[in-house]
Amino acid sequence: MPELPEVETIRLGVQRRLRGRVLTDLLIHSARAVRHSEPDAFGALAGREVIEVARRGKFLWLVLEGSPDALVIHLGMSGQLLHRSSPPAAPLRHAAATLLLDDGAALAFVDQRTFGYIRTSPLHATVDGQPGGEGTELPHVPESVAHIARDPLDPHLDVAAAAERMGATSSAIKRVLLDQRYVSGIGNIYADEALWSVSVHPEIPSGALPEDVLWDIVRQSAEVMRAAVRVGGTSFDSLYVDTDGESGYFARELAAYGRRGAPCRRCGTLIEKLVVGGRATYVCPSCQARDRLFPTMN
DNA sequence: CGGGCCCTGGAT
DNA sequence: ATCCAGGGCCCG
Repeated sequence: MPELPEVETIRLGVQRRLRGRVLTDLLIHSARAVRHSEPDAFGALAGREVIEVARRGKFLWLVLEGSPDALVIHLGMSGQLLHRSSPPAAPLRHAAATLLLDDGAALAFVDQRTFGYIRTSPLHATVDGQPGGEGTELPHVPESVAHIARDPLDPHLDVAAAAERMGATSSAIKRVLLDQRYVSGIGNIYADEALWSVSVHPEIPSGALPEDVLWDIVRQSAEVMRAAVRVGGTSFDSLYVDTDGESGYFARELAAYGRRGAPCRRCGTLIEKLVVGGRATYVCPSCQARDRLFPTMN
């Protein structure tokens, strides 16, 4: 569920609450939530100070003092990280794990649909020598996140290289935007918003788009997601909330996603819904006409 | 490179 | 009862 703006909003909350605190214990409530880790993987983390709360795309990780392993958290479709000034007396519904802190507070990882997980992963050097992501100065990234590309809000994203790689595949541009190996952090909402923003039809083969358009798509993705971060992300329901349980306000600014039958904010044509790559997809059939760029295949 | 699957719960 | 949901990955 959460895409980059929602995960970044959560990261900021976790950073505010956890940075400089000692992780006194880590309680696992759901075996499925730790399915990517060895059973004893978490024991070595207790008693360590949280140095950094980092993010790349939709992946979060905690850097812990003296630990070669980061604590990686992916929220999947429905994960939440909820701060409590004291540990919940009764287990929260869908509780997957709880981090206990030396100030008596707790951070609960709750996940209804269970696609999210928490794991340990060794920190490795980044291939470009630059910081691993937002919220960290260290040129390290967890091994399990290393295959994820830098995201559009990352100053070290090589946009030219990303655009070039996007130009080398014939997959629909929307599928490419959802593929976290080209550029990360974009999910179903912000893919539609970015494509609406640059007036590109989601089913155009990525390689048929001029490289400057691919470049624009990446830059517009950054613009849309930056605007979403400013208002705390997109909440359609209570499934996305920040660490204080608060909703985000970007839903009211969406131009395409979820707006089937509503007038396009540019031209007034009614937004249509289609399916691309198995995902609900919203377009303005006028602004985003398939032949608008007179595409030629590479 | 497209399709299907992993889950639970709310809407229809 | 059936469909759908903001992610990611594995399979063929």
